[in-house]
Amino acid sequence: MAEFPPLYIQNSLTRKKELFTPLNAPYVGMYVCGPTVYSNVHLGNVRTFLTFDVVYRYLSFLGYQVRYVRNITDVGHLTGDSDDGEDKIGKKARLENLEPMEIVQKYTNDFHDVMRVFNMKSPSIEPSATGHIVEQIEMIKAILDRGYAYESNGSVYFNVRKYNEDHDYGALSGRKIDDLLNNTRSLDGQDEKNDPLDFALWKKADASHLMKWPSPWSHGFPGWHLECSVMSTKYLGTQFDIHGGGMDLKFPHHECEIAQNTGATGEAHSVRYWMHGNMLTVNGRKMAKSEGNGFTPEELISGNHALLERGYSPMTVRFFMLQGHYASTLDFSNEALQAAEKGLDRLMSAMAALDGLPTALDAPNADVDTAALAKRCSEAMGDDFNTPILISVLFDAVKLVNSIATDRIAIDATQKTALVQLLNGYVFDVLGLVQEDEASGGSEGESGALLNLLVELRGNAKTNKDWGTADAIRDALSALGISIKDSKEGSTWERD
RNA sequence: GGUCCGAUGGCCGAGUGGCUAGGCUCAGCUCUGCAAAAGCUGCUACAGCGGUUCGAAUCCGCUUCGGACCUCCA
Repeated sequence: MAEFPPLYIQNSLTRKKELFTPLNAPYVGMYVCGPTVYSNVHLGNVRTFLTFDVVYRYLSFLGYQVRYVRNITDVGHLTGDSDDGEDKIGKKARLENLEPMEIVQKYTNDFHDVMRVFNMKSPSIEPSATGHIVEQIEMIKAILDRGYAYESNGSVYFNVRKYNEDHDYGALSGRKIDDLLNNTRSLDGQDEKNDPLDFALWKKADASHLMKWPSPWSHGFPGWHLECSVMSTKYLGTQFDIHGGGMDLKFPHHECEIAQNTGATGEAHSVRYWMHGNMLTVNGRKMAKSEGNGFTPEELISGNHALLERGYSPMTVRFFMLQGHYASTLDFSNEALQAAEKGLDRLMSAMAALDGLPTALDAPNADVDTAALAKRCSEAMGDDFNTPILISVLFDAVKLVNSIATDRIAIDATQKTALVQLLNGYVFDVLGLVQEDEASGGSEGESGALLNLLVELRGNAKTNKDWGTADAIRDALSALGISIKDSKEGSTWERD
């Protein structure tokens, strides 16, 4: 079996950084809580999916065979504080005057579009809650059989207190059941529950409810927490490697998930590594729909939003987010975006220059140590996916590339191959960045050919010391968003 | 109110008990017809106050400020 470089993951459950040892290497099972498809995703959501996109990419890069499951929540997510809130999908369907599944489809499509724009890899399996009603009913039965749930008026609730006698409810979020009780607000419509801590596994639907299914208890719908327990178990087994999600899902969602899994099987914690991505903030506050400070990727790209000075490309945003560690909050600002944009440009220019780097025939340059660079990259990612450190190493490589490109440093062909492979691997495969402007110096196509011609004409003018013509061409191109870079070898052009 | 987390240079952001990432910005230099690009150099920060230590931004305590969760949330 292949040897994998050491990878340490900060485990939310144990609160420790642990060496990653998959249950069944080289196979890895990873589950990430996906979106509730009742409205457009905002940038904060994107950050979480980006975090796990990089986890997925890096594990794959290392050679693991990853089964990445990310669900679509299309039922069971209630609005408001109490369990009597309206189903989010159903509510939206009423508002938009659409069939619930039209809502689901509409926002699922939107979600997929966004994922594609940010170059997120598709999960291996993307199951939906409504596609697993049968399995959810089966799990409820299992939990009932073990005595950790009870039926009340056609609904089924998880008995948290009973469960806590045998297991540890609150282990993940660090909560104590008594603290929770003391600090739980008194909510309306809790009378069906024996205890305010209990949460719904199955809810009986009233007559107006659009989405409902038959069950042994009532025509109704499953509780929100249940789907993730069911689908992760179905596709990854009762024990699997990584479970991810946003920080704000830790409690109650993930806590309930653990309770359901444990309650249904009797086996203790089914997930080996819990990972939680931190929030994207705006002016220090969490970006959230309820705060009204969120914006959609479309608004971000177009710049059409009060918070945005102008638009930013998807890769700029991706790079911006990767410059912070996933477990830290990241504050959004126009200044930071613009800085990221320039940094990305620098990185990508070097990437574009990579193939054309000159090589010397001499013996390898002892000052160029690609192996050391590779080691630093792998150590950075191996330290809980520390992309900021990785990027800092990549910028060291950028400096090296630029020095080679300008003949300050010479390398041989073997070194070049290693460097190209290293950078392509980390920049494109691991970080998932892409060159956004396909066209640049030397590219094919009519406009590319015309630009090359102009650059050549300008070169001739320069040779003849006809600065007026040379500068006129440069200025005209600049006005069109094309900049020219001069060097000893000649000039190249690049779209801004 | 309870639980937890954070406070880093002009900005964004990593980070280890001692060797002080990186990006952006700014200044100077090299290169260059000029500019851009690129390279080099400089700008030495860790909220405040105590403590532990030979030595702390990094460990402990207190204070101040901010945030998250406790209710739907990525």
